[in-house]
Amino acid sequence: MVSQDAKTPRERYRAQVRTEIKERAWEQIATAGASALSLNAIAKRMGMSGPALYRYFASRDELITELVRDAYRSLADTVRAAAETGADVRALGYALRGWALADPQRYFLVYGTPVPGYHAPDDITAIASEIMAVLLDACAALPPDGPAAPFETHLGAHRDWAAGHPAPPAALHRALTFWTRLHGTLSLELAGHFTGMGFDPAQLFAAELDDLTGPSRG
Amino acid sequence: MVSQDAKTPRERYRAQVRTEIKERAWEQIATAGASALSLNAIAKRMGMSGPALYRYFASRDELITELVRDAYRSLADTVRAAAETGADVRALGYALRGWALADPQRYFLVYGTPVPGYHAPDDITAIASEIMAVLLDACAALPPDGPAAPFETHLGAHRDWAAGHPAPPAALHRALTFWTRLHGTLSLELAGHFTGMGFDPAQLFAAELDDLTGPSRG
DNA sequence: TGTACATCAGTGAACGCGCGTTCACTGATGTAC
DNA sequence: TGTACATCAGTGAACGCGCGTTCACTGATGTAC
Repeated sequence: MVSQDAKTPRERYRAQVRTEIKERAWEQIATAGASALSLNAIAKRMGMSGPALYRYFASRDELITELVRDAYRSLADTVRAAAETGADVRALGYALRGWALADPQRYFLVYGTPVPGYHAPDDITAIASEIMAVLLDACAALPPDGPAAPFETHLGAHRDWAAGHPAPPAALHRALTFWTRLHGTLSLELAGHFTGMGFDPAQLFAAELDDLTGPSRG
Repeated sequence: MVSQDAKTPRERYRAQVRTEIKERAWEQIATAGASALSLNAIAKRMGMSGPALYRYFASRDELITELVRDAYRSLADTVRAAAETGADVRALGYALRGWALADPQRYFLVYGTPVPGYHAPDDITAIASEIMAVLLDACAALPPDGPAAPFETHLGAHRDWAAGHPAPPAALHRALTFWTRLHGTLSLELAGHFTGMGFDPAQLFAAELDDLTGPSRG
């Protein structure tokens, strides 16, 4: 099998080193947060001198952007994989939770405190849309619910984010609340705001998912 | 009127300078995020030399902790004031939203990405409990809702955070979901994740509040 | 298979920077008699 | 009201540090004939 983008040994080596740089970067972020990420520290950990990294990333900002991109990509893949095996909204929820718990700092790089002035490049926002599309598909497949909330009228008229998607306003609403509610419990849990409160965050998450998908409603 | 803690001119001056330091600190946080906060930069903006600030704060960390404390205090006061004038959960929701929108970075200092390894001092977590207590009061006053979710059984047995509060499990549940859902929409909105989507975040927030307090439920 | 050349990964020195923090000191403000 | 002293706010120099980034260079790897 001849691949079109067959890699020369040098290309393979480059890809490998780039990967290792990112791995060390994630370790550093997990330890001290994204704002403490330092190229020199990464290089030191890899046994290289600082300037060497400039062969692989043009600047610290480019590295961080790449990490953000990878994080989005990873979430999109996770969510898509879950949708393909079950197509159930519930499964999407647990996939999201699993992804978040696996690496809280990666989660925060996507959904945490924004850096004032930073704007993600277009290809990253495209991945975000991709995630919403998967969510919309799953919500459109859900059986209809109670009476339409007034907010759904508004959504029907302001659906830029679902342009081209056939889902009805009720599904848009569901997708949005799915997103915001799960994010609400997850981010508070990951930030440690539940510690010491006594209850099990997993059960709160499950309760939100239940409320979102059925039992107490349908 | 003779106050017990009458301030000498020097004490008043000190308090004044401390306040200005914090004001400049907030400006800086709003501009570049909390991780970029620098004592030297604050001093420069005040027309002082860097070391002068050490008369007022023992270290950069102490200043940040104080800002976090003030943020919590401010939220607790806001929420309490709302509870005292209306005692309505809905009013609490809007008070929270108003507080968050007034200064997003202050909101993120409380609810945003945690710094790995940082632990808030006890008096700050005490303020957090105070906020939850106000919320619990308001939720306990709400009329009973649909059938008890299974999660409420769990909550009835794990209510450390509501120790000493007479609210029934259903009220605990409501307080928790109030907190997580509003935080979900708010933090996504403030982080800019809704920009370009087309709909009005205020209406989504209102819809969540509606769902939480009645119309489509009661 | 061997030689000549081009590519490119990585080094080490250097740049300027701003940071938190310490220290010995000056000068103004307040206190006691 | 005036003098002697203590308190304390703020300064300027200095410390060591680690950062991002540039540059000229070395040496290894790959390519062409």
